[in-house]
Amino acid sequence: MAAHEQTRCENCIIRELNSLRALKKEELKAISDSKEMRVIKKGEPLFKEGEKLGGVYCVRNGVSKLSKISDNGKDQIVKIASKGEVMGQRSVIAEQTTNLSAVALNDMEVCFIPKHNITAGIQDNPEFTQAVLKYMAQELKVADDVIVNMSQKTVNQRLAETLLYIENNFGLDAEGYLALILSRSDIADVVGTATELCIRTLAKFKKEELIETKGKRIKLIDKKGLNQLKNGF
Amino acid sequence: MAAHEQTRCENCIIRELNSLRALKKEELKAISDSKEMRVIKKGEPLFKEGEKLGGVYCVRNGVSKLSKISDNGKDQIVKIASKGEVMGQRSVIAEQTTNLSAVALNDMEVCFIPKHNITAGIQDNPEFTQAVLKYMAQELKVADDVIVNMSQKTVNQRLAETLLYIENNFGLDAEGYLALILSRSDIADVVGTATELCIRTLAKFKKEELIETKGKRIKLIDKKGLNQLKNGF
DNA sequence: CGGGTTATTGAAGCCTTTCAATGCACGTGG
DNA sequence: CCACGTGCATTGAAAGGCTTCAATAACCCG
Repeated sequence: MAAHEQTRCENCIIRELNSLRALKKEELKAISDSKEMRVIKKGEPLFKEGEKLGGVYCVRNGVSKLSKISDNGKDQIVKIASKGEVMGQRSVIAEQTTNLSAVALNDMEVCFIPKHNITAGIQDNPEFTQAVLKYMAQELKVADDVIVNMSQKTVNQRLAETLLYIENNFGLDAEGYLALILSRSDIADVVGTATELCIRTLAKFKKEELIETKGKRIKLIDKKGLNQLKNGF
Repeated sequence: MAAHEQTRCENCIIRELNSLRALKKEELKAISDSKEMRVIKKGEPLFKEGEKLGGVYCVRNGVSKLSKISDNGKDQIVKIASKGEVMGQRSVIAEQTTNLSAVALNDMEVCFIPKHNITAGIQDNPEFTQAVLKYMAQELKVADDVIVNMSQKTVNQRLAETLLYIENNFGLDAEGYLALILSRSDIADVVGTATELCIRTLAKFKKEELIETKGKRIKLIDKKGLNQLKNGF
């Protein structure tokens, strides 16, 4: 069980990134004993909108989109979750079905933590609860910002913002391209527009020398310019 | 102090509507002693985006809009808060400045509860914390829904949705008109569009006999039709 | 190499914003 | 009581933004 030993929660660095860091040693042990590591291939779902989750997913590696289908039938990406994020927390806490679907954007490694571990933590460990509370408060603020951006900004502005967001949160590869590679259609689903317009706008950015592209990969050239665009000119 | 006696939190029915109902008698007494009742006139702000709040506001009467100015300078209403809602909770919990502004949409009565009462409750009373947690989880879900709606739905759909929302949450007056009366420009700020388009769309709804109007007041005639509109036809 | 998916481009038309002008209602002071 | 001003409601028209359909090109996988 050497391989499994390496993944004991007590030794896991990932948890430092999220509210699980507020847990005590014995709580972590309990989680370690009941958790389950899963490998999800690119494109596969972790869960779907409307499912009842038996626990939460802690991302060890890879990136997942969290999206929701609108009444009009189009997918809207609400959030992108990566290393260290806990997915499904909201549903477990509210004791509701998920309101979002999670699909892997590249190959992922996640730990599934049964919900009783989480609810037990919330009942017995005030520090953990406090950490979760603060995390949710932050999420709520971010969500408000997204609402305002989606309502008031143009596709131009939102695309510029999305590109900068990706660079800030996922960094660059060796050649200076955005490390997180999304399909044009996924970018469009983040921006909340038709794929064609997304492509056209990227082409425009390229012509204005704000970005460069190489296949699906994108490199930000003029970050100042993108920032100006993001706010209104 | 007879008048003040009536407003002791222990006897307040309003608190049954929110997470404060999970508080114990002595906690409520402590709050009663330090809380402060405020009257806010229509159009006056309770607080502004970026302020540091010394506590939360519990709405006893009246309605407030919670909005945020986008980088483009336009106001977007993110939420409408009424009787029983606690405003400013998020900022107090996250120990951050507010991300939203609150302005009274009609005359209001609110109780200001200093934040130490809230943080004390969170530290000492797990049931209260749990209640707050669930409340925030619910808010987060609603916010996700709003994101998807704002991103994917047309003004038509969003306006229909907003009208139905107002009827469901604020009810009707004696004549069957929406009990919550908003200016056209406030409606536009909820829907996230220009006032003119909001007005024009209302006019269209009227022509299609989905609604009737009388001055600023609006009556929903064909709720089924509005519902169909809200989802895509 | 073939088939299927993804990217790109054009063009038409609808949706939304914006500017400009007018009407309406309410409250104030003369 | 009336004239007036202010702010909100309403309407028209033009310009720009966005979606959609359709067709073509590039790419990736086996």
